Parts: sequence; structure tokens; C-alpha cells
Amino acid sequence: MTTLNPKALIDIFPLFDLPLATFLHEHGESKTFEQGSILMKPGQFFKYAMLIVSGRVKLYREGEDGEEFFMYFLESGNACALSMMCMARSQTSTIMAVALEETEVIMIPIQYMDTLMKNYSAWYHFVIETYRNRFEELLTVVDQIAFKNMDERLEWYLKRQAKSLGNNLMLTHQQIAHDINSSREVVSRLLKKMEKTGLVSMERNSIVWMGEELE
Amino acid sequence: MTTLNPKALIDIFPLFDLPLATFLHEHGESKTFEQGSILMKPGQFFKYAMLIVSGRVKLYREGEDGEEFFMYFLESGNACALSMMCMARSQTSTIMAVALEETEVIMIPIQYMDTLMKNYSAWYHFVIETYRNRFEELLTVVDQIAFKNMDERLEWYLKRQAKSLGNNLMLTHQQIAHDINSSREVVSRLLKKMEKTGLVSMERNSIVWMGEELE
DNA sequence: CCTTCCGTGTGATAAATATCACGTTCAGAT
DNA sequence: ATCTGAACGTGATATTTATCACACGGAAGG
Repeated sequence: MTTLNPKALIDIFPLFDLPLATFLHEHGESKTFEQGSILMKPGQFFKYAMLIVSGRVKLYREGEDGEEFFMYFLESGNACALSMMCMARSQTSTIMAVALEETEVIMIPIQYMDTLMKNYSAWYHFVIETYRNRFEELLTVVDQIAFKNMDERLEWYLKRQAKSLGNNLMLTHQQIAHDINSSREVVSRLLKKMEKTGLVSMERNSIVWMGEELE
Repeated sequence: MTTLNPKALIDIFPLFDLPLATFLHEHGESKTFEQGSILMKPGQFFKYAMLIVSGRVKLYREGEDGEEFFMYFLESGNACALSMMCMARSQTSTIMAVALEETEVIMIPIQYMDTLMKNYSAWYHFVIETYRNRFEELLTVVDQIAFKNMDERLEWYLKRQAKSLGNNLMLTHQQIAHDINSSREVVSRLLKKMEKTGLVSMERNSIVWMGEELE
């Protein structure tokens, strides 16, 4: 039983129709994750599909030596594609999902998946939409790291952050370096250049993105 | 109407059951792509979901300046995840797919998707499995280009080729360089090193992989 | 047999990025 | 006010990869 009624669910997930929203309202469970808590980690077995009601989740890939690589955010109205695919087995590499803010999610037990797929076409469309969006986002990530240099990647990174978090970014150079798998010095120098061309303005602990918006 | 009967379909796609195979046999269409022909290219709309019966398809991403980047193969028993996703939303593809050999596919018209999802749970499981496999493969690709150096990436590339094409690889250094977005000279030098450690042996136009198998 | 082209080998050099070393600045704690 | 630690700036250097230039050898075709 979720804390949100069916109508409220539809507001957040526009692809839902009333029957689906009602079903999810009855059989889903609401849960809140504190800022910094882990929604998903190495080799986890999923018993639930997770839908994000509010808050923000950061998904990133971990390398063998503890490196991180930022992949994308999940926000209100999104669903965790990976949880839906029921990734039951642990892998050599791992994907992490961490709540950036207090985040409210709806958890749908795995045993309802067949029923949902069979009887609620809105659910099926929602799932496909979710998969597709994440797949495309991943393809874009591949493009960036396969074809682009650091300066372009940094710019793209900032654009994505700004789109999700607003133009005033509370990030240190070190954090950014971590996210794009580079080093602080490199990020510092590139940011300096971007400041000169008016693309960002910098203060201690924060960066204001002044370039174009993404999309 | 496919050229394969339901039983033959199940042999190739083990997740199918008899009702599903029968339905696909009746409503799917068989088509053969010649070696080198394009199954999918950026900007294309899909009217069919594509299942690979025999042959081999290479999927790769194109950069803005015509660079290529190899992503994965599709082989007998696989389905093209993108064709399924794009179709479901009538969206365009963002990736290239080229037949490496003569390739036989089954094309399932878009209008049957809802029926299949609703009435054939084997289809739903097949679709999820397809998505999940491709998603994981993409994650592995990201890992490689985000965290690994060229030598490791080349080794991984050869492993994947060997797994799909056999240990005797008919590839020039130039082709390999293209696939991993590097340059011929770099590939030549790295291969030379690998030959010294006994990981490959080389002849003109071909490389024999002598390392471990993938998986 | 000779020529031509393609695949390959290799040194020299350039470009991009990472790493090291050290300095500066600034906010908060004592 | 002073100390301290975190964030940031910057030159020097190392490492990785790309690019350039050219040489070599074998295969295919005349």
C-alpha cells in the first residue's frame, strides 16, 4: 500500500492509467531513503522494482580499483531499469545507486510483474519507455568517453548536472574529477579555461553553469 | 509466415513455448540480409522487431566525424533490443547494424506487440532477457573504455571476437583499430607485445587468439 | 619477372592526460 | 587572532596514445 493515492501517482507517472495506478497503489510499498543511503549495490538480488516518487538518485559504475564513473540520475517519475530487469546475479563489475537527497520510492514486489505485464498495457509501455531511455542514455555515455576529449566531456558533465540540479552546482573539483574518472588538477585547469570563455563562473565549493541548457 | 516451423523456432529460441512459436510462425516474416547489408542505421524507423535466426550482425556506434566503435554482435537466437524498443515508441535508431555474413532474420510487425505481451508470457520473458543482456553488455563496454588502457581493451576485444568468430580471426590491424577507436600503429605495437607473451600468433590478414576464452 | 598495392614494423615526434610537488586562499575551530 | 584543514592554482614531469614518415615484404596481376 503506497502513501500516494492513484490520482497522485498518475501525476508523477503520466504513462499510468487509472487501473494501473490503482493496482500499484494497493500492492506497492512506499519507502524513504535518507540522503547518502544506498539503493542498489554490487551483486544485489532484487525483490522489488523501484519507482522514484521524489528526490534524486545517482547511478554510477565502479571500477576494480575503486574508481567511480557517473552514469545518470534518476528523478521523480523515473524508474530504475536495472531493478526491473531483475538482475539476479552478481557481476564482476558493479553498479551503485545512491540517494543524493532524501528520496521516496515505490517498491513493487517482483511477483506482480507477470500480472502487470499481462493485464496492464500501460505498465508494459512504461517499462519499455524506461528501458529505452536508460539504454539511450548509456549509448550517449559511450559516445562521450569513446569519441570526446576531457574538455568536451567535462562540459557535457556540467550540462547534465545543471539540468538536474540547477545552474548553481555545489561540487568540488575533486568530486567532478571522480565522476568523470579524471584528476582534480585536470578538472581545475579545464574549468579555468571555461571560466575565461564565460562558460562557468566559480566560487569556493560551487560552480555556476552559464552555458546552454541541455536539450 | 516464417520459413521455420514452430518446433524449429523453439530450437533456436529456447525461451519460446509452443503457443508463442506457433504465433510467430504464422505472423512473422522471414527475410535474408546479404553480407554487408545494413539492418539498421541512425534515424531509421522500425516497423518490425527483428530476431536473428542465423548469421551474424555487428552493432556499432558512429561518432560525428565518421569514427566507429564496436559494441557487440547479435547471433542466432538473439533479438535486436533496439528494434523492439524503438518500435514500441515508434522512435528512431541511433546505432548501426551490419550483417557480417548472410543473415536470416524473422521480422515481427509492430502491430502484434501488444497481443504478444499480453497473451504470451514466454514472449515477455524473452523480451526482458534480451533487454537485460544488452544492457549488461553495454555496461561492460562502458567499464572498458572508462577504466582500462588500450592493451587491456585490445585483449578484451580479441576475446570477444574469438568467442563469436572462432580463434582464427580474419582481421587486419586497421580494422581492429577502427573498431576500438585507436590507430593501426598502436594496434600493431600492442599485438607485437602480445605475440611475445604468446597471447596471439599473427599472420598476414589474420590473428590467432591463443589466450583464455571469454566466460 | 616486374610492378603495384596492401598490410605490417618501427622510430621520431606531438598531443592529451595523469601525477607529483608545492603554494595559496579561505572558512571554521580552538 | 591564530591555527588547521580543505579547496584550489600551477609549474614540472611522466605516461599513454595519436600521428607522421618511411621502410619492408609478400601477394596478385600484368
